[in-house]
Amino acid sequence: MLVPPKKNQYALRAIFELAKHMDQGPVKISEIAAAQSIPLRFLEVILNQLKASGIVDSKRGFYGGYFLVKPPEQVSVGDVLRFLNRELPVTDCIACVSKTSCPFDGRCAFSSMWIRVKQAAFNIYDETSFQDLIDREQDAGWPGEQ
Amino acid sequence: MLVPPKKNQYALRAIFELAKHMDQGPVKISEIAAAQSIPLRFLEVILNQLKASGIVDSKRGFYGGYFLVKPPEQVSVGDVLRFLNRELPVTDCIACVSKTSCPFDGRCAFSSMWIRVKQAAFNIYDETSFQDLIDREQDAGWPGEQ
DNA sequence: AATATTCCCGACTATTAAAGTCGGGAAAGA
DNA sequence: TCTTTCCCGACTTTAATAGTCGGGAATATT
Repeated sequence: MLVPPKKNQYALRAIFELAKHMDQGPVKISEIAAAQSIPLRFLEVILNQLKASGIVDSKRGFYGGYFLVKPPEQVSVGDVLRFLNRELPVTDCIACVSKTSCPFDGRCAFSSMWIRVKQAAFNIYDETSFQDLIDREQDAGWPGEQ
Repeated sequence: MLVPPKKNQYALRAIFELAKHMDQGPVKISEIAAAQSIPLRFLEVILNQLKASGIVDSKRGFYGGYFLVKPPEQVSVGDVLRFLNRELPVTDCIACVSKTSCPFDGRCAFSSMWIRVKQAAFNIYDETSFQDLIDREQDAGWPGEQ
């Protein structure tokens, strides 16, 4: 209930994988998919969308693939999640899940709580860079198939 | 993406409504549904489930309805959300959305971040009692159809 | 030029969880 | 005994997400 849907997870894991290969030339979708257990054809769609965010870019052809535009310490989880879940029209109530508008015009007793939760979450997302994630993986000493 | 699904929202709003009528005898489902714009038949299901939590109880018959077991200051949003979204088997990765288990056995670089986000959210949920919500609504001076 | 390899694009299908409905039964009081 | 209410289980619908597919467009190799 609090966790991003799979597409978001895949996107983050894919970018994480790119971050690990920074400055080693483009990484093929197929490599990313294998390393991060992501369905290949689906990953194609996701990465392609992400290009519009300016976070990643790609190159076609033989030595083609995807790569990070900025260094991993300058890209945060928040950047990615914000892009993939960019705000719906402002008329919609944050507290209400669907795109239908709030029956109380967003003026229910809960709204301030939802806002605070959202902010708390994005505080964490924003202060987590992909370099941080790489560091954490190394600290923990998990294998991480190179 | 960060906000509880509709069922959770309905549950919270229903309990909020009960809190507003504390010590005024049972409140009928139909009244709650009307006051909070919740589909009646669906609300039946939800409230019925909530009885198992010990937060609400009900009485049948002519003067029947639902009521809060404990005073509104002793019931938090966290209590409700925790009950409705009670943990899946521990083997599952918190970071992974579906019930399928994590491809990394929960040992991915992201897991500590997800945990922190979840905790941050529940800190807020836990410290928000239904009495707080009632107070907030009054402070804001919104009509709130009695 | 021809070929292999890769990303690209749009449309399509499948799957699943959530949302919502329904009919009839059981308590409770009038 | 009658009405009102909650109760229960099964069912249907909907919508979002997840995932697939065929073929086209760069890019580099030979």
